[in-house]
Amino acid sequence: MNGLTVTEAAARSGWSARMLRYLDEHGLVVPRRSEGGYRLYGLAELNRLAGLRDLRTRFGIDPAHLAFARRLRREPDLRGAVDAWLAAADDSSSWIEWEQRKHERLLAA
Amino acid sequence: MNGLTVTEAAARSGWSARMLRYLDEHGLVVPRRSEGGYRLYGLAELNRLAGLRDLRTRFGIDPAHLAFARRLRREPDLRGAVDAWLAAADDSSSWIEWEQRKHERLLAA
DNA sequence: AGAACCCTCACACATGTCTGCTAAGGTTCG
DNA sequence: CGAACCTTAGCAGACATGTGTGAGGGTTCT
Repeated sequence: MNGLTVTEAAARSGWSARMLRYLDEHGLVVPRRSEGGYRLYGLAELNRLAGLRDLRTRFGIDPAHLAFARRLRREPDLRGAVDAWLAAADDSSSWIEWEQRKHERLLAA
Repeated sequence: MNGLTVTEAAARSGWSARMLRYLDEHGLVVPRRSEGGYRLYGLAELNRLAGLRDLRTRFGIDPAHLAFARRLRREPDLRGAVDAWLAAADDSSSWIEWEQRKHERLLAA
């Protein structure tokens, strides 16, 4: 079959076989398949799994976060909207903000 | 007091007063306070709330996602690590990947 | 002062994510 | 063929997030 089966990959990566299937389902680490449908993990996949572990232990990132980060990469509209929102949030002293403050006085219920 | 109270802001923004408090707690939309501690929403906050609604209806983004996107902006280490991981994932045809494939043959259980 | 509103705290429940385990059945390889 | 492993599907439980509701008590404005 040429490649590690799910349990072997689990042993080497430190994840459970269950999680490997979960990560596959969610498109985070997708191994190729044998004729009969067995998952076959190669070096690339093992590296990705190790990377995932690292992200989790160092930053507390779970799969769901990664999936979202991937959306940010792949959907420019999303990325733009999110970035704009956050930028407006952070620069509480931007000129736009300042302009707005001017109007707040006119808003007194 | 000069500004909208939580219920007024809720009415104009389409969120519930409960959610406005929740968003405040989580630092997503933080209004200033009156002497007595009342939340006071101005134009800037109303805009942020509208933006949030928009993000949700258009992209299905909840507050938790925004909080994570904010982390990505503010923590360069995290951003770098995540980006690297995703990049390795997407370019399944990069030369690094290609190099790795060479070794996979040597890995046959 | 008093009506109407706000505050925080807390309980509660729905939904989603992660993870393990089991069941029924197919694959691999000696 | 048969042992050992794999597949998908589903239940289950732990934890986080989102949202409503109520209690007890303070604030605002007339």
